[in-house]
Amino acid sequence: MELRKDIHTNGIPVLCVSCEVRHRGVCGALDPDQLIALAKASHKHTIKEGEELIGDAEQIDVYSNVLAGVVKLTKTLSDGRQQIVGLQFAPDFLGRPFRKESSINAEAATEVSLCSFPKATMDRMMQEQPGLENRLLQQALIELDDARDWMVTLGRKTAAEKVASFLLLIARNIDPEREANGRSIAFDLPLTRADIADFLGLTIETVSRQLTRLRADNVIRIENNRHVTVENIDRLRGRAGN
Amino acid sequence: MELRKDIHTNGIPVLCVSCEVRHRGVCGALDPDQLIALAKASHKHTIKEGEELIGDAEQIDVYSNVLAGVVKLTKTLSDGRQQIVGLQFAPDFLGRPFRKESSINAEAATEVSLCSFPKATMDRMMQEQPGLENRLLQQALIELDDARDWMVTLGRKTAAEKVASFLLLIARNIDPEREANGRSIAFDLPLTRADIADFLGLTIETVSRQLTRLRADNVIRIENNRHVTVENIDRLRGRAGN
DNA sequence: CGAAGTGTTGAGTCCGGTCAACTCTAGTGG
DNA sequence: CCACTAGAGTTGACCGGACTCAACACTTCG
Repeated sequence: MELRKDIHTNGIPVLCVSCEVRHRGVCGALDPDQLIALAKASHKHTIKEGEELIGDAEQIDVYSNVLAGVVKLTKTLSDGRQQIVGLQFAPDFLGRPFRKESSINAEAATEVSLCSFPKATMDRMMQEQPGLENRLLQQALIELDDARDWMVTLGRKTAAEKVASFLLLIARNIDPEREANGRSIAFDLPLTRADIADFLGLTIETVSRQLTRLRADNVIRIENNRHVTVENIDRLRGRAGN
Repeated sequence: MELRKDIHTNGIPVLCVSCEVRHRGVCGALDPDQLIALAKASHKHTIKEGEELIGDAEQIDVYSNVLAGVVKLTKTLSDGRQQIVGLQFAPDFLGRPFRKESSINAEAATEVSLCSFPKATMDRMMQEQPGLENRLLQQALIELDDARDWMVTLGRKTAAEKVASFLLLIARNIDPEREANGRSIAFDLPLTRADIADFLGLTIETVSRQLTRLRADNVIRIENNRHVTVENIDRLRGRAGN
């Protein structure tokens, strides 16, 4: 009786039962037994803004799920020039299967909440549960699509279009359900001006000027430097190029 | 006796037995039976330079392996600005699992030789052979790494560094085994100046000027516009940023 | 031969970078 | 409490690298 209850109503680990990303994240591909095994080796923790998660050329021994906050993935040239090559939001998976060490740097852009587990455990489960590999493939392909979209922004858009594209990207990820309607959207920028510049391949001065221009043209409002209200999404879309 | 021979010496389809990419490509994950089934539905064919393989927003009903030549993946903004977001060489896999339609355009940059097979057949095999999904995941992750590397080039490098990076990329892919030593390397550029510009986020004039400069500085030689000899790889590396 | 396509070169312009001054806020410590 | 500092962001003046526009060279093809 206890056994049955454990299995079919919920044999779901305490750690996971209240987890908001459980169904959408990679864990969604696991059956209850596997979830229990993984949860046993997992731990949730919080990282402060600016702290490094994975260093370039560092050994990777844990994978993580992003539960809340924003992680920035960066690459740096030898002379210090930096480029953000991706942003991870909940419920994204963080880690690089099939590789001992990372070629990128992962850093908390905001305060970040993570659920981490040993690489070895996950790698073992990948072999016995093809659904897991399937999820990872899906996420990798989405990240690839995103990266390629952003390559167009980096290579072919003007500074004004880049900043507009960035605001749209954030609006989309902060508030995924709301879409399309002309209503205004408000959010806090998860990145500093320096980060935005590194994401867009610009300088902080140029980012600042473009934001000022959008504000002057009544496309957005800005309070306290970080809080942005998009007055008219369609006007913003019109300035994003595409 | 015949059965045994079919299975373990070579039950390998005629189409595949001489295939140069069989082991390195996704087909390498298939067992003989599956290879036979896939080969039955496959056909090799050749595409002329400039021909389109997959259109943006078009239905994808075939996957392909690149056997020879170079395929360029492009994205275009509504006003015509274009960006090449990836180059595929042999034995890369061409196609986008889990999606009905493509968000990018694939076009033959040179004459391209392909081995194509129906999406449905491949998708079915993916479910019964996890190794196949594993291969696709590996390729997707490599493409993701490449895309992110290129984002740094697009966002943070100067025109001179971009052109040097491009030449190094081509040299690496044309002649994958040769590496590192200071010897000279010669190859034909698989792209026109216009393509190079679209890959680097520059104009054709800027690309031309930077190539002229590299030639004037004796880093490379150019014959017939397309044939490039890198006199000194290390000098070229020194100009690529990184 | 002319035409079309590809690539090079020059002259001038402009967008975004550089450098510098300034504002604003938050935090620290006497 | 205020003075001081440090960090983030804005704004202005100037500059330069890449773009634009244009002319020209070379090859291929009809």
